[in-house]
Amino acid sequence: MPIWDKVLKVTKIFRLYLSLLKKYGKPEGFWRKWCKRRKTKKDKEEIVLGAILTQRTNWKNVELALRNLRRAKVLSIERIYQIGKKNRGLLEKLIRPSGFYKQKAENISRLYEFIVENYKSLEKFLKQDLESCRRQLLKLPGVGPETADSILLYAGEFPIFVIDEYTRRFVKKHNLANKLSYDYLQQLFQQNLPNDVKVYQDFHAMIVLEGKGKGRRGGDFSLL
DNA sequence: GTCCAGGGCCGTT
DNA sequence: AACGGCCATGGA
Repeated sequence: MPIWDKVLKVTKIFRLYLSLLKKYGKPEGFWRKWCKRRKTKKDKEEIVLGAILTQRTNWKNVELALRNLRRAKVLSIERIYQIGKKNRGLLEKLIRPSGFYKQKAENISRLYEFIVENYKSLEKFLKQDLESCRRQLLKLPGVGPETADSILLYAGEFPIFVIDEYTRRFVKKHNLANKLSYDYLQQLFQQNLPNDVKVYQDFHAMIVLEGKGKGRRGGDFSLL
């Protein structure tokens, strides 16, 4: 492609980011909002759980599931690991509101089993480099690119851009690309933004805010 | 009652 | 490679 096409695309995506930043100031993603409501600090283990629980599900339902887990005091990685092994039924019951609860209970158990048995703690697992973490996560059942990248960006604080349904709508709305495949869009965003965790986190959060319809009319994104 | 929500997997073409 | 069915709940 001619060099100016790329330059224009750079300015377009980056400009969209800047205009969203202007509109929202300090964006509040899922987790910041959740933590504020729960008055807790950002909890990496909860982020990992949320990444799986929110698959094809309303965030409200995920909150119900997380509340159940919290009430039952099974948020810690050790407890979930144990319960996944010894009392899968309880785990299923607690996360039931999030939907697809049998699959999700299985997938959460397998993920935690992997972490605990190979790395002992989430922190230690996330100490490795980005590519290595991502490759390992993608091997786990029920962890596709979006779930893996959510974990890596929000819990691991690695600079990797998350592509989800909201991002795709955003891309279509602003005619940023014709292809909508995961890898292509991820490259597109990453190549046109500074390689920065905060930028990726905030941009993604603001794309979701736009898509949720704050200030949206008739299914449009309203920018500027 | 119907529709939808921040995926991923597995089968079929 | 692309597409369809499937998993399941709670809220509008």
